[in-house]
Amino acid sequence: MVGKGSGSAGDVWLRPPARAAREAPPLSRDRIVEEAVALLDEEGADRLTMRRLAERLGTGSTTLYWHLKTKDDVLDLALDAIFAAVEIPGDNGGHWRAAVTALISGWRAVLLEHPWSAALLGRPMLGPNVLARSEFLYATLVKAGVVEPHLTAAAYGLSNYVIGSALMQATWTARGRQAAAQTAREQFQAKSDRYPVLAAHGPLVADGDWDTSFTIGLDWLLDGIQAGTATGEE
Amino acid sequence: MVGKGSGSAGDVWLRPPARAAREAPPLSRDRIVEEAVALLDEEGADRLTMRRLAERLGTGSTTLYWHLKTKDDVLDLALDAIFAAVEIPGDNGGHWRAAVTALISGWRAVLLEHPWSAALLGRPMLGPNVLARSEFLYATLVKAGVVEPHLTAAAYGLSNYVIGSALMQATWTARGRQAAAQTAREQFQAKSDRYPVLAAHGPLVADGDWDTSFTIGLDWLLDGIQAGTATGEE
DNA sequence: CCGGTGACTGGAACGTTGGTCCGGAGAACT
DNA sequence: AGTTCTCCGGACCAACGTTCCAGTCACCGG
Repeated sequence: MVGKGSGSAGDVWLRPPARAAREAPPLSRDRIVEEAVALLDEEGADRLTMRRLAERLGTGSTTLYWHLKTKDDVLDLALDAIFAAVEIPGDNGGHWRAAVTALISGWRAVLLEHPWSAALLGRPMLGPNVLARSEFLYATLVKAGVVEPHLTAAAYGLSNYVIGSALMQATWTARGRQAAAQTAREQFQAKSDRYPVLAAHGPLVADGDWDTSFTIGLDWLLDGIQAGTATGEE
Repeated sequence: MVGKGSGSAGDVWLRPPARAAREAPPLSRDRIVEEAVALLDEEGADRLTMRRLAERLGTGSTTLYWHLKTKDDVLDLALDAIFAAVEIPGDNGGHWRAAVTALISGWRAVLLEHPWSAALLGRPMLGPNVLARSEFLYATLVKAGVVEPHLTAAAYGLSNYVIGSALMQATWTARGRQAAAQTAREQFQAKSDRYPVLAAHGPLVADGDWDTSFTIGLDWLLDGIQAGTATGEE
């Protein structure tokens, strides 16, 4: 038995390699967040553990607390990080409607690419990426001639709609949930006496109908916004 | 020292009172869920613990597992339970728009009365209360003459909109968050060079403007739905 | 070349959580 | 009286987020 008394300054072979000799770049907030996003993408929200995250980074779990205060920090940072992928449209020749559609669609795409994000939407989103895109949305609407109280209603309405849509879709298409959705659909058929309309026009759309429904609803909102502008033109 | 050897059949005084002689009604799923809702209302989602819940019910924590399989069950049941308070409108003389507005507004009111519910919206809602109200929504839209693909788009659009709205509002008005919202607003002013439009037309509405914005957006959606019906009349 | 300082790291440990095991008490039905 | 079913809870477990503190490294002024 190797004596425990040999202490931490024991054999060279047992000590970790010198810092400079390590392969991975040094730890940093960005690297932690990047790995957290990867971990969330691969394994889902409930598998994100400080220990697991640290293990993937090749460090001890407690080390993370030098760079971050709590696990919530990781989640907040990861949530904002993914929105960097939402392209901010350029000036489409003043076609505000196209610009807004592009932004909202991109927003939705990101949320669906990272389904774990849906469960995190209940926390304040004040990261730089989110704010920059909110800024663009507001600016585009203002330039289109939308004024209060329609301005706030439009910005919030669009955000709320995309958030709700992504949340709902992520809920029903999450890994391992398809089976549940199938079961649910069968339940409707079985209890068709109690839920006749649901059984007939089954919700829980099966395939890519999500996209169609989303686009239709988005256009309704945009129509309403457009009708409220001074000119009403595109 | 009272001998540990006296065993569980020791002094009467140490034994719990006979089951029939107890004050509280016997445990049941319904009673557990009811208490869970109360606990969530009073202390929020993160304070809901199986142990705390059991304590409030005057039982041991492990007992709960006789009536429920997991903690998720409690959450699912609690979430569905609160929707019993959403009144299903009667037949408003065929005014489908008034009926839908009433249902969606009631839905929103319940979500805001129980702010913890917003964080739970990411789970499948298949409880009887939710299904009954979905059934009513679908039926009302069908009767109004809405047909596919507008039917699914309308039902989902309305649901997603109300869910997103409640989630967002609950996020920013949660207990102890007002201070954060105030700080955020000041941040916009401070960084007004980076977020000029946000600083000017500050989002994060302060007061009851939530209601106004919600109603405007809801009307936009309803206008769009109405325009798609065969008759277009109310 | 040295000694110290501040940036980082991680093993051990704490308190709490969701959940299981199992031994039992009470009532109900033979 | 005995058996069975329903219900209860103490002891226990693995895992979690987080803190403590003893370190190790890179660098910097003498």
